[in-house]
Amino acid sequence: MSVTLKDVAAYAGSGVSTVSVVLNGKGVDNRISEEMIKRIYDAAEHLNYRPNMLARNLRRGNTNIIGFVISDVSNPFFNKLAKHLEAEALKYGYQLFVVGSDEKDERCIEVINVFLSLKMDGLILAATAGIEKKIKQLRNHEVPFLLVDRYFPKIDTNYVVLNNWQAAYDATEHLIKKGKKRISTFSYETKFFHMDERMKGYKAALKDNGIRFNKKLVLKVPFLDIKEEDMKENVRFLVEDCNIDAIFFQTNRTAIPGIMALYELEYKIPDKVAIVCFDDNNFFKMLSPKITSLAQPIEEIAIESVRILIDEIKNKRVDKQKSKTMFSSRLIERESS
Amino acid sequence: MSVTLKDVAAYAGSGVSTVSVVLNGKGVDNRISEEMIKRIYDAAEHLNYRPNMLARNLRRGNTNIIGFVISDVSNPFFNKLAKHLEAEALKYGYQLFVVGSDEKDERCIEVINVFLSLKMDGLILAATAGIEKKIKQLRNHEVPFLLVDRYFPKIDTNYVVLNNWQAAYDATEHLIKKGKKRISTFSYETKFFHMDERMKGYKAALKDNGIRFNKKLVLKVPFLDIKEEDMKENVRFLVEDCNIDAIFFQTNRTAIPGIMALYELEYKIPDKVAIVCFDDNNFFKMLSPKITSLAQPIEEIAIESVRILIDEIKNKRVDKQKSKTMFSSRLIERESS
DNA sequence: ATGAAAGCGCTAACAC
DNA sequence: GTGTTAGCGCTTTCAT
Repeated sequence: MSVTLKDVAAYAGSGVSTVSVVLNGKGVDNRISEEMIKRIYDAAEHLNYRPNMLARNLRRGNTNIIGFVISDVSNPFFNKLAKHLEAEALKYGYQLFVVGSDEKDERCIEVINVFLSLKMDGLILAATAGIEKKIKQLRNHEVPFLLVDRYFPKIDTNYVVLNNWQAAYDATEHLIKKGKKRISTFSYETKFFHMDERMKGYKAALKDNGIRFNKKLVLKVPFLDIKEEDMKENVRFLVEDCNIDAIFFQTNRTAIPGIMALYELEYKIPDKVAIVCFDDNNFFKMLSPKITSLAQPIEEIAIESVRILIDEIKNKRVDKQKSKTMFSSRLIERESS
Repeated sequence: MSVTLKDVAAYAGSGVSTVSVVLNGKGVDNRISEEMIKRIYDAAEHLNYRPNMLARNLRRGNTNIIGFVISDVSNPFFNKLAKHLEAEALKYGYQLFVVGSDEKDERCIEVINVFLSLKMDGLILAATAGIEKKIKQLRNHEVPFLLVDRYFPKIDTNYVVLNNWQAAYDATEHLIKKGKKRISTFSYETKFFHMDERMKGYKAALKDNGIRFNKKLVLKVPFLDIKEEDMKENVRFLVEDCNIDAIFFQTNRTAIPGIMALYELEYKIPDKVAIVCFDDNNFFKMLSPKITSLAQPIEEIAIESVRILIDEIKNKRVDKQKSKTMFSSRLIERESS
């Protein structure tokens, strides 16, 4: 096996504890002689010693690692979030370990358990829809954790999310102001609370502008497996049979096949059908026409998430008030609306 | 602190080792009485026992975790790769922990060290360009590891990469067959070996088709910070002053601002300037014209990477022959060429 | 100033 | 069949 403290001690001709103290930079504090300190550093370097973190963490009871359960690594929103979380965590001296749940409840729970068993100092969760029970249970554990993007309003936890209601309201009202009257919307078949909020924002904007909500214009597609064929048929149906003049895509993953369908069916954007999409994307400004979207302040979400989590890690208090933060999205008007 | 084996043993009225054996599913093998087994499971459940993996891994000397050092989580190629690696690792019963290096050498080395200290069973590295020394050193450690996408041909390691030479050759020849004669190419200012290969493939295709290589038509942009302004000026220069009729973008990250520049300068694609880009992208078929690209077999790369790594983890042999795999890309012809 | 020893939670060898 | 115990590599208290 690898080089241990004992090996270094033997080589330096000292006791293990002295080596431990010195290599942790507390040599001077503990009045270890300069000569001993040098001997130990030399020995460690010569033997290429690396501390075994399993042993250290076991002993110390902490790890300096934050676990991030990401719902889908290949989702642009979440991987941008991961990138910023990573950078932020690092600023506080924490490593961010990212593990994906592949949007599956069982897997999400398993990953949480793995992080728990590994005694991660804190957890950031981009949860799946059906793990309320696990989240509740997590509150009884001793781990600080925080929900990001997706949350469970009925459970008292830390969270950092978007004001989804307002975002959807803004998008819908924007379309109305552009003179659109028959505005359709695409969402998922899912139990996510934040998707309900988006739907409510859409309805509220219609109502406030004197447009009657029409259930037929709301389409929910499968959360995991969106088929291009179905999407095309959906769009065709909305335009031909329902006579819509705009679509508010509540997510990127519905928007992309949706726009593709509009292209193939050769409906003129925005004259025949105007479009607004949730979550901005690098490519939206490269499409023709350029796509209007709702951009989330991803970096701010990351900064705030890490700040709150680290705060809870440092000031361990069980009775601590949970932190609930909501950010606003920004509507980027382009040519599709 | 949390519930330990000792607590479970006390509650069940048994010894710790019996609990350990039973909870590891080896109760029947070790002829523990059915009654005892039940008592232990009940106790564990009642106390909500979770094994401490730090302790277990320390004792066992392995972790069942593979560490993946990803150069950039938000790079679509790499996060698709991460997703497939994750799925594959899981099939073998391994967790994949993803940590980003942000394309920085020091950070990449640090992450490797963290994984090493945590005694990860194996490492998959999407390395940064300047860590040859670390990779060499890694061979003296006892950890199985594998380089993916980026590799160091001079160092004898496992790797799974693309045949970059061939890919670039194909792309360039494709443009030539389309009647293009003054073909420019975009690459990075970087020491990556695989980028050299791409450049060589480009040159070889020119040569084989009787076109003289023109150094002026090769542009290298900064690896980390590609400015849209500069990109626009580069493209303008190539078209106006060098009279090019095609561009082979050697990476997505150069292609996207490059195409943007072509749009803004209103050069007709493919008539005035034809385009081929390395790495396919969901959006390429949505742009107008649709972009011709070189698609990498990401899933196969992931499958093979995990297979090779796990094989080395299972059959620990120091003298093992290193595995070197090269995949071919596929040219997807669309409208931009 | 430095070292010996206990113990973090677990597993596995060995008693009984 | 089941329990006792050594020890994985580290940190930390307590002697000296």
